[in-house]
Formats: sequence, structure tokens, C-alpha cells
Amino acid sequence: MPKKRGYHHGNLREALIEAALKLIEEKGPTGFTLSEAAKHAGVTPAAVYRHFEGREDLIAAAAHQGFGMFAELMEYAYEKGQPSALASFESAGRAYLAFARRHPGHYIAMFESGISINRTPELAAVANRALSVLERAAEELSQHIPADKRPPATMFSAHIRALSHGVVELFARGNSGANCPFPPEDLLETGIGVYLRGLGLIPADDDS
Amino acid sequence: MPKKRGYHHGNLREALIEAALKLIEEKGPTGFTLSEAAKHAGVTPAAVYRHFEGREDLIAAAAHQGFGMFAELMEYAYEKGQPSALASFESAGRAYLAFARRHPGHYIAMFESGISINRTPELAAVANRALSVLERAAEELSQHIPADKRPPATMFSAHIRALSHGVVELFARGNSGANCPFPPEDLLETGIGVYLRGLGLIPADDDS
DNA sequence: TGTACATCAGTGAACGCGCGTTCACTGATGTAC
DNA sequence: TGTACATCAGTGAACGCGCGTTCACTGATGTAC
Repeated sequence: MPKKRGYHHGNLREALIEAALKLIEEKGPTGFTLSEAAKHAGVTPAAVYRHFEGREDLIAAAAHQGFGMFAELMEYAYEKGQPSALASFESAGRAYLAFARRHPGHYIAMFESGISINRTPELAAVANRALSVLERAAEELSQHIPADKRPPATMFSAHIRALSHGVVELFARGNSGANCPFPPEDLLETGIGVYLRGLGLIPADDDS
Repeated sequence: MPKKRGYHHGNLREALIEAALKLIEEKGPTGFTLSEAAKHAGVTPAAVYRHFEGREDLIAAAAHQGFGMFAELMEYAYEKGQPSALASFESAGRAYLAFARRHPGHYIAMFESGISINRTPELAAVANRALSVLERAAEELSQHIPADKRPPATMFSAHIRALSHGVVELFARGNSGANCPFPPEDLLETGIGVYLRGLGLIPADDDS
């Protein structure tokens, strides 16, 4: 508790974001309502308007926070892999899924809530910061591919993003039923592995 | 017009599904309401209950129809590629994206509306029929991989599904902003290409 | 061909509900003297 | 240390709205004779 609580909540803004995340996580972006978030924070719906412009603004704030965390996680993962371009890239890919798994509410707010990434310049900036890590790693990695058969770095960063997102949506959520017998982490790991082998960045007989 | 229209609509069930699809396509699964769908079909909300149990049932019907079409498309694509396992597989992958692009309402109802694939046995059956095409193609294709380094067919069918779904969600929708400079078709095509190369199913210097 | 009747797809009024948002207000907090 | 006062985070009542769903009904359709 950073501040005391009483008639004045003390930390309502954070509490509301937390409540929103919990609701989103439990019931999907559809299940989230301003009123219910207020109730979870122990506060009248009207109080929300002291801190946010409205319902959408609250979701955007959650997404903003999520992108911030995401960016840091990605950057950390990238650094951890350095100076090896390959290790950085793989590490970033793994971090993507790890984030989605650890912070499903944030992930949904960021990518499935319907709010635009370009809603505000600040949101766009932090989102870009997060996604550009993967781009940078791809860029670096693509230096190791012979120039004549090298695909644009944006393209294969896009491939990895798509694969990661697809794994998250289809296999890392409970709703799908027992659709797939593999843990999503393995699925992504092997998928990226095959992909990098296809680019000639991993020797074909390397088993790791 | 298969039947006449008047006091009795004649084809309300279909009209409601169509209205639902249009609304879903335009405003996302959240934006869809039973009442609005009824209005689009030129009918009182109460009339919906002659044909569906309720809101969810209507969405499920749309998804059901979608899976039927999807299954046929996938099967057709598969056949078209035969007897080459590789051609069948690639064709099915392409069909996946083509379906999502051509029938966004159906796609959303099927994969993003929150209704469970196991809602009814019939829905599960048709969904399974659609998805098993890719599985079968993967199975067949995996015969061409040396047994000792062959990944389970379910796994690489899952990879392709994830990649396809990710491309659809991230890059084949308007909402993302100008996030990616490549047409989604190219993105998926090249992605699958690299992946298959990684499996050793396409020679490394094949440019196609 | 015409009449009587069963069927059933649609109406329209009504319901209770929770939503997002507004407003004048109140009472806790922090500061100046 | 104590009092007066400005600030402002929260209240709670109210609003209009569209929602999903129900119900008794009505009127078009198709069939039997």
C-alpha cells in the first residue's frame, strides 16, 4: 500500500486498471464494463471519471501499461541474447509468448480489445518501442543471410509475430478445447526453429 | 429469392444469419446485437426466437455455416493439389487465408466470437472436418521427411494454423494501421515457404 | 372452385436490467497564517 | 499548535438508452373437403 485508504482511495487509477485487467482476463474484452471495474475497485462508477475520460480511455490505459511492460521484457530478452544475433532473436520470440501467458489481461487489452494502437501518440510510441525490438533483432539476424536470398527483415519479423500471435490465440487459451496436444511454448519454440532452419540460419542437422 | 416475401418473411433464418455476419464484419463480435440483426432483416427482435434459441445460438449458426464453407474450401484446395502432397499442403494453407479474407464475418464468428467449438456435437463435427484437412495434408507431407527427424504431423499442422491465424489477425485486418508493408497473401506464402524449407521439403535454393 | 380450418411465422407491447455518463454535492486532505 | 480555507477525490441520485427475452395476439399460408 503506497498510500493510505479511506474516503479518498489514494490510488484509484492503478486500482481501476488492475480491476479492468482482471475482468478482461476472466471474461474477455467484451465482458469488461466500466461499472463493474469501478465496483471491483470499491468505488462508484462516477469516480472513474476523475481519472479517465471514459470506458475506452480506461482500456487504453491498460494497453498502454501493457505495452510498457512488454517493451521492457522484449528489450531485456534481446539484451540477454547479445552479442549473438540468433540468441537475441530466439530470446525475443520466447519473451513474446511468455508475456502473453503471464499477463493475459494486458495482452488482450493490447491486441484484442479493439482499441487502435494509434489512439494517442504516446500509445503508438510505446507500442512501437515494444514491437521494434523484434524488428531490430530480425534486422541484425538477417545480416547473416547471403544478400541475394535475404528476405526483408520486416518480413521475417512479421512472420515471427504472426506465428507467436497465432500460437497465443489458438493454443495458449483455455477456450480452444483440447485442440492441440503440445504446450504452446514448445509449439512456438519448434516453429521458430524450423523457420530459422528454413532461412539457413541454423544448420539442418542441429537438433536443439 | 427462393420464396416470396410478405407478412411472412419466407427466409428469415438465412436473412438473420446474413445480417449477423454483416454486423460482425463491420463492428466486430462485440458490435453484434440480436436486436440490430433483427432490424437489418426487417423484422421484430421477437421474431428471432422462431428460428434461434437466442443471441448465442444465432452466432453459433453463423459459425456453423462458416465451418461448412470452410471445410468445403479446404477440401477442394486439398484435392486440387493432389496427388502432390506438397501442392496439397500449400494449397490448403492458401485457402485458409483466402477464406478469412473473403468471409471475414464467418471467420470472426468461428474464431473470435467467443463461442466454443464444442457448443454442440454438430458444430464440433463440422469444425473438425474443416481443420482435419490441414492435418491430413500435413500427415501426408510428413511421409517425405526422414522418420528420425520427422516432427509429429499434428505439430506442423498446428504451426501452419498458427501462422495463418496470426497473419489474418495482425495483418489482414484494417485496424492494425499501416503496420506491415506486405500483402498478407505474400506474407503467408513466403512464411510457409521458409517453414517448408526448414523441414527439408523444399530444396534450399528453390526460389518459388 | 370455394369454403372452413389448422398451422405457424411474425407482431408489438411490455418487462427488468445494467450500462455509460452527468451533476450538484460532500467530506477528507493539505496548506497558510 | 490551532484555526480558516482551498482543493479535489469521491458520493449517490438521476437520466435516457438499447439490450435480451416473454407473451398473448394476429394474419398469411396451405390443406381438406
